[in-house]
Amino acid sequence: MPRPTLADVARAAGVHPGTASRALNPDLRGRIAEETTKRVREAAERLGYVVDSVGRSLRTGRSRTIGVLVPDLTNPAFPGMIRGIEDELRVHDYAALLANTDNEVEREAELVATLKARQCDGFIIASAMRDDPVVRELVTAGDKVVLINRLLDDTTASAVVSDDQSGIAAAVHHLHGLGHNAIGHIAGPRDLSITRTRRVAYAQSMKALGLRGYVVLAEAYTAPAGHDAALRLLKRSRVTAIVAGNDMLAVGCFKAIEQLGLSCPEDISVVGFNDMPLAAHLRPALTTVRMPQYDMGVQAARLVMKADLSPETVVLPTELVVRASTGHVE
Amino acid sequence: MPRPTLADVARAAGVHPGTASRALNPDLRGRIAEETTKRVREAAERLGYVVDSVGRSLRTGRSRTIGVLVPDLTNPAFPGMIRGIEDELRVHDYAALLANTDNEVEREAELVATLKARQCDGFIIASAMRDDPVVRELVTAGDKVVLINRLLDDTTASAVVSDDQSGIAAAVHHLHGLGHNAIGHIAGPRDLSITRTRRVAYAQSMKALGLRGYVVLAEAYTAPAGHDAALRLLKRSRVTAIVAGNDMLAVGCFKAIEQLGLSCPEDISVVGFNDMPLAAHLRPALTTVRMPQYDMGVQAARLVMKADLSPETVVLPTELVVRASTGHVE
DNA sequence: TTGAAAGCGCTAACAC
DNA sequence: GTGTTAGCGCTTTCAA
Repeated sequence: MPRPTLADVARAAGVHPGTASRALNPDLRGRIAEETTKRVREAAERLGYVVDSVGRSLRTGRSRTIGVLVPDLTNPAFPGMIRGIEDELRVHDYAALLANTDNEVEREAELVATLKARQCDGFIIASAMRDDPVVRELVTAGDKVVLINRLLDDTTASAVVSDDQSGIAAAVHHLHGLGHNAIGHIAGPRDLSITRTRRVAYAQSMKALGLRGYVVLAEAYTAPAGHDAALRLLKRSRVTAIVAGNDMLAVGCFKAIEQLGLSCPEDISVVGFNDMPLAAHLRPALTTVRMPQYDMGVQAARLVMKADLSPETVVLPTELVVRASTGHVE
Repeated sequence: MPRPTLADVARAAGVHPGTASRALNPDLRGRIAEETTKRVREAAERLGYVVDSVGRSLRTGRSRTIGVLVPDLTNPAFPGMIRGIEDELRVHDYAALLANTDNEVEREAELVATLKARQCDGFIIASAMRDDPVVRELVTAGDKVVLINRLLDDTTASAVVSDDQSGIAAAVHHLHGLGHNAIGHIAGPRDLSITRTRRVAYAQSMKALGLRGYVVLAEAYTAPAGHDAALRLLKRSRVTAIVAGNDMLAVGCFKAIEQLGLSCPEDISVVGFNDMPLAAHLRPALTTVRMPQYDMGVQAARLVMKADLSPETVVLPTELVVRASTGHVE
């Protein structure tokens, strides 16, 4: 036998389908006779009835589905956030449709189109650039959009970010406290908001300490790009410490340091950003700024489920996690 | 103005909605007048029409949506597979609904129920145990189920797995070729099929070489569990090499080796399994059996989209990737 | 408090 | 080759 429909339940309970629908709707508790509700509930239970959300969506125009766009799920920064998103959505009977953009705007646009076709009630986007045409279009079309780990230059969309400013400041002060004065920074690609936030925070922290900064740009937030950037930084300057734009860049630093016959933390200290799952298991264990990935996901989910559209930015605290990749300057 | 419907397009093109539907359906190419097709296509383009998949699903009874269940997205073994799944699904206009089970059967059952409510056309499950009641129920209910990186004891469901047998054999032979005779194995939890496959492969390979085996069980496929198991193994036996059940267990081995004042690979060689993203960046870089995660995802997606239900098992080749964590016995 | 009926957007069976 | 019609499962307005 196929899945029972509401009509089946209604028949079994001896009521009209409309009544059955109401009896199963918790919001209408009190407006339906106790006795009827009970009969319907029992019939539903007995038949193993589960509401067909396709029929419901067609009728209500809402799907309880959120489109989630990440650049690349393989990047260790994202799984934590997605878990947070998914767990929180599910509590409210929402589901997540996942898609990878590979940081390609065209692909992102295409994905958004197919997600819209699926009547997503909103979007959580972790792949937005500082000026993202796709996001802009969604916002002007009146769709619910929440950015995560990203901001737009004009803050027209809601967003959840970590307090990178404080995180970077903590990293710089930590290094300075260990006796480092020549501290470099490896920044990520320019078109991402986190790159700018972190670089500015680095520059300000250095300035506040009366120190000169050394900044090198990496082409992507990946280990190879970090490796390349670290080689440039170490050849060009005499830094004794590096604040990497994220953990993957820090991994690239480790490689560069080794390749130059130096060692970490004896010769060069390194601080990462994110506290990705394996950060504690690297050698040396990576000192890094922890971003509350799971909580960011939870908050993003809450924002996207909220009724009103007024843009709102949530900033969650970061925390410096000191491990073995930073040490006293020799 | 709200999103245009098919009726809007039909009106704009001066045809009946039914005709518009056919004109936009690529399968009916040739059965519709060239001229009509063109007019409808243009109107759709002009209005920015995108099919409403909710309406379509309700009518066709299929949603072009696949439920994807993983134990925990945070585990680095899964993102690669999920990318493969998602990419392949999207080529065929399917989408993936993602959910984490945390290896809890109850949660898994609950998730399956809500995914069924959303009319998923099929399920890809990476969290199944060797004897999984939830999977069994899906199969008997006639739902399309494909397991990935898992098998049932009775092979009543389709599955995509890697050739762990060959992979483990390659690992053992590699170690033996380096002069190791005392080779231990850290196996994962008993209720997963991969645990058994790998342990049996290990035992057979050792036996074929005339060597005695040393097996220790880890409570989970995690670094702490690997750490604990490695300590037990190293205290109980005089092994000079360890074949870990997966990369996370190998990471735990590293920690245990260090803790005992030994070093890898000088004192103890370690081989992992999976070749997770950061395996090459660990110190020492991890020698491991590469599992074709992305391809496994692709194959799983293809199987789940196939029309017929007859269970089918796809085995993809593994490859030993030799890095720095294995060396000649001293 | 419940029944009746309409209709969300789409496609497929049938008629011409 | 195209128009017509019905109906997928659900919720909600309107009546009673």
